[in-house]
Amino acid sequence: MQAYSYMEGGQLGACLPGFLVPDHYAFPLPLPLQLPSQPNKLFQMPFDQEEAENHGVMLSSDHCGLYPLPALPLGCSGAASAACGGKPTAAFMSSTVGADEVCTSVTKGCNESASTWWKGSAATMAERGKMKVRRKMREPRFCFQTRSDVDVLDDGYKWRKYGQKVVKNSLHPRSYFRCTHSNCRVKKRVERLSTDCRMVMTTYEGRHTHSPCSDDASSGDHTDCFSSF
DNA sequence: CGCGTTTGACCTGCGC
DNA sequence: GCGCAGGTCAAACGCG
Repeated sequence: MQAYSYMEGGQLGACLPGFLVPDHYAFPLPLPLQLPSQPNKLFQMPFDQEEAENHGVMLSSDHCGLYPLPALPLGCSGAASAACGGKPTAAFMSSTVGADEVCTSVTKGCNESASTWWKGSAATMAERGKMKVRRKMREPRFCFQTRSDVDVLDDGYKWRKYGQKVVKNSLHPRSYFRCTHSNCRVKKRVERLSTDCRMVMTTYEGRHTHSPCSDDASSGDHTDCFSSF
């Protein structure tokens, strides 16, 4: 495990205390975020942990997105390795912990309902028969909590809602969004925590194949921040 | 009319 | 095998 954040030019770097991601995990950071408390201020890496807390943003290492997902495509490892300056990175899977074991412990720690988050994800009707195959080709995920009155944060991308579901043990429904950009299959889930209705947990799944600018010119110039995605 | 949201139905995997 | 729960689809609907 290693602390990562964005470096200039969209590179991942090991400079954010408390923001733990595995060495090989090239998560699709949707940042910069537009802070609900300061709509005109973009929240960009590298984060200042204290500032983040002041704005009610919590990057939670308790959440599965900040942990590696087992059996990620090998490309993820390579991408992250390159992002780290090409240095060799430690293999995430220890020899004593199997992929499934990691998955179970992580997802349960994140959210009980997340244990089957991948079911059917990104699968078309035709693809569903290949679910067991797809199961091992999980998209990288990244999730965080934000204290906000609004459910959907403006992250510079354009999203289309495709579903909403009431989840067990939660007072608030979970919303499902998909990136509207063609050939971009990034999805995100948004739900309020039942333990604290002011907290919104956003989970991104997959990697954008485009910059946010191409979707929404009004979001400002974020090209540099997303160049690696 | 086009695009986005809503919502009930459906599918799938997991646990018992 | 069955029921449950999460995730997705798609028709209906609303809005600009």
